[in-house]
Amino acid sequence: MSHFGRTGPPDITDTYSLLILNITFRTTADDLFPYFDKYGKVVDIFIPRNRRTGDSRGFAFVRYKYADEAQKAVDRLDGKVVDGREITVQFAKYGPNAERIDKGRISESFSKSSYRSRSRSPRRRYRDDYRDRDYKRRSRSRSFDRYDRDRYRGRDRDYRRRSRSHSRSDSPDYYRGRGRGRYDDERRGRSQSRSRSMDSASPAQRSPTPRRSASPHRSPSPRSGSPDRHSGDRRSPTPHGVSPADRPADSRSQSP
DNA sequence: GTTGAGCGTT
Repeated sequence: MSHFGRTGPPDITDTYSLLILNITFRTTADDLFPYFDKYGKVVDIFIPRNRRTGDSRGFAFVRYKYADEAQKAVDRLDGKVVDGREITVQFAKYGPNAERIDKGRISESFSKSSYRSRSRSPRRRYRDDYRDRDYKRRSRSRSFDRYDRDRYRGRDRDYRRRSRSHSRSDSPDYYRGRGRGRYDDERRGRSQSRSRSMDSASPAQRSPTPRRSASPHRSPSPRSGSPDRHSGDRRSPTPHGVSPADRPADSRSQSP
């Protein structure tokens, strides 16, 4: 059974869900199966992962058919070292639909009747949130920090370069309005007012006002040394290119 | 290649 959770929720009726925390990011359902299967009838194992990257989020759900077996698994596997990490096994407090469940027991009654029992507790679902609290207290500039290391992490520098040569298809704006699921909904909702100021400031720095300078901080200045010579020769960095003709974009205001 | 509080998909 290697397709746990891939075919969707099988039969969640009268099953007992266990929440497995602290598992490694590479632990799969197959890895957990032998551990939990030893203590009872495992109906299904599901490991939520990031839809964009497909990475494990660090926890899993194991559904047992009987409560006593689930309880035993909690007692026996809680604190067990799996894949080199101590896992935490406990009964799930919420159901697949985020409804509150009792002792990890899932039944149709709970899925329909007690559904509205919750929705009052906006729990966090993403690591962005837990990190957010850390970055929140130190500075409010986390608005962009979060994007840098959470959404793009180290790849942001890539999309920046590529977006120039390729097209807007690689720009973050494209993703935000295209292939974004409900995950980004919540984060986008609260940054709505803030994102506006960011959107108008970010592109304003790179696109308009090109007359400022080509690269003020880079300043090739090849005269000091001669590292660019071999590459500069073929590029013919002749000063004649500095003429106004080089900047047609300045036609709107080249001499204020 | 990294990370580490928490509650889930066809």
